[in-house]
Amino acid sequence: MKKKITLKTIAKELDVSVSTVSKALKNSREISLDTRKKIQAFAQLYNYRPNNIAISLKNRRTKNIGVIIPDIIHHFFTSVFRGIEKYANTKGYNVIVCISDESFDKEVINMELLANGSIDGYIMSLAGETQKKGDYSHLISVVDQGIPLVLFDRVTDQIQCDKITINDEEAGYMATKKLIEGGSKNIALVMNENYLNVDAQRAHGYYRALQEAGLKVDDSMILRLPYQFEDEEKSEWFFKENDIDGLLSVNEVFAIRCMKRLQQLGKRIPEDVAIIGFTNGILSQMANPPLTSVTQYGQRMGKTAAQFLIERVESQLEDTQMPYRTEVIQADILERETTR
Amino acid sequence: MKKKITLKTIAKELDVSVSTVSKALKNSREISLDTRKKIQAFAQLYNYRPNNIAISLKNRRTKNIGVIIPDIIHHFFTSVFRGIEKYANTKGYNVIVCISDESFDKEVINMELLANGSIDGYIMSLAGETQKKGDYSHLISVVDQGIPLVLFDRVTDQIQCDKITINDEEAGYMATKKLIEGGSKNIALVMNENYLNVDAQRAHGYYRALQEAGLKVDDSMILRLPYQFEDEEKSEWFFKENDIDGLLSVNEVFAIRCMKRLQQLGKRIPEDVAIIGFTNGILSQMANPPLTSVTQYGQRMGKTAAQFLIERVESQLEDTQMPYRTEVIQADILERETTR
DNA sequence: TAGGTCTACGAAAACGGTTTCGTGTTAATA
DNA sequence: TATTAACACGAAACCGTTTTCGTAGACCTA
Repeated sequence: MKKKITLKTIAKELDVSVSTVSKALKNSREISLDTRKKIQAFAQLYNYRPNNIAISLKNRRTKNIGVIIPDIIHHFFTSVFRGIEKYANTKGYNVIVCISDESFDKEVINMELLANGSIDGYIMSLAGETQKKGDYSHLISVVDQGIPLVLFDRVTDQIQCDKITINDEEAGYMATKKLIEGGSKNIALVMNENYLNVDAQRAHGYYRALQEAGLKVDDSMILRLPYQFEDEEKSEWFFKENDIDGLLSVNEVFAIRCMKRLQQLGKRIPEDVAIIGFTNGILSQMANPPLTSVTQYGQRMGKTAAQFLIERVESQLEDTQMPYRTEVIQADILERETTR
Repeated sequence: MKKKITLKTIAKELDVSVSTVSKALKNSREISLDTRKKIQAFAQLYNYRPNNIAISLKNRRTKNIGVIIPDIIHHFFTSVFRGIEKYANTKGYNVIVCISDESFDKEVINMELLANGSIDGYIMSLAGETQKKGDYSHLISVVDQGIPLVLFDRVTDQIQCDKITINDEEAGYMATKKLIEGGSKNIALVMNENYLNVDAQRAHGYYRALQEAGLKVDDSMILRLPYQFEDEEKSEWFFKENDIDGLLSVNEVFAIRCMKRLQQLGKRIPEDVAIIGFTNGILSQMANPPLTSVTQYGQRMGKTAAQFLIERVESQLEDTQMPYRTEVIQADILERETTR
């Protein structure tokens, strides 16, 4: 087992000072070419790698990004994550991931875990519980300390920071309109039973489209489900009770689950019931029939988030002031086989 | 914007030395109760948090785990990751994730990125290219440096380290046997076109079951696909050419894609073709019909991997020698509706 | 009263780098 | 020949902790 080699080792071995070694390895002209060559050769030979932690301590930056997301089962979050990771890596940053599990407490704990200098900034999407509770003190505290924060998807205007969202209201509107244009009149909306700002936005769009088409807006047409969809009875009851011919879901998991249930009840998709779900993930692609869906461009979202964060981190070094930005990524509807 | 508060700040403010502050905050009996109380109160008031980086430097350990996985679209990897993350967090460790994208070069770069002291150890599943190439020098180098490494799923016996696998050969055997018992005689095997040790193992099991049942083993019954399944023609041709009544796939994505293709060709599942896939993920659950699959217990795998790694990391501190362990997690077959 | 033992704290080294500043030697200039 | 500039390097401070060791003063004991 090889011991780790440090500047000190090299210095001792080559009988020069640590500062000389450091400068030589940075190819500083302050050191004679001879000495530089010698030191560089030695370092190469012994495969010297500067200790990142020491550099982090010195520079007071880690080149680590903290990502906190509610879950990793929804394709949307994994694709955003992928976008972040890809971009960050090209910039020499690493990504530390924590999963809040939709829980307020875990979100707080995870932020704490990362707060002590382990990361240069956060990229987050709020936990459901946090949005429900409306308690953002942990975020405020972070922003107060001057730690950069980028919020995506599940954002809040209680916090001043960079944000990336999609045009949820409009997407909800467009999707609903598409269902209406396909001839649907009784359109159900499936959303999370716990409050999420994105769901609320999408619901707005849904309402607007219905009203515009002169269709009745009825709260009984809304099915609210728990994150994991464990509540089988609720949906069973809902679909028996309501005679729907269209369905809009705020995510693809709900959409597919509902589609299966409808199929079990003998409904044909899309002839009897047309369906659109948010998130164009593998589930939507692989579904039978393939699901028409609102593509959220998760990877692009992640990339933009990472870009915003890194720009802000690096702007801090130069002490330049940057205004907070909000980018809205336009969602599209990708038509497949569950709409008419 | 609040400035970060350090031991030095507190020391200056309270007119004591840094060492006194440090000890007082650890509630050392070396410091008088009065002083302790005073310092603790002050720290509390200003919300002092020790700088993790400094502690890492001092302790020469970061409490970070590096995870390198080939992709994040297969449910198997995300579930292993989730297992790692969950367990690691309970032990106060953070997880840094890199994705190798099945590429040798990216795997090497990612390892380098993490090697410089950012992490205490690695948990990895090898990239396809790495297994194909058979070049493990980057891993050997890491092990040589004494950095703990745990390999899961895609392992190799070229490297001496802790390993977690499933009983791939046996699982392949059992799955094939189940298909045979269901009456299938012409059973296709779908695997990655690039060499993967897990695929090879599963194929062994498949052969063994066929031979045992006296069925002919024919290489033309094997469909080899690229990771992303972009090669639509190949599978189309395969299913037109071969009249199969059973199919075993090394992952759920291939399984579902093949099922869709077979359905398009008018085959009924499972009446005409019975299907079993590896990985019991959401895709399998949501498929239509739901896929019978080999459950790999990804979360448990991740948890065990994290446990092995953390145990080894912490054993290093006490200089105790630990033998390398290999844990084989028994895979089960979960019967759903694609088998008879 | 000299010597010993606590108590309560501080100085300093250490972790592994970077960077500023100072200095001895040599060479160039007045 | 005296002055100065350039060169090549080293000492030391610093990032924020932890930890070992040293010690001043109070108190106790023979």
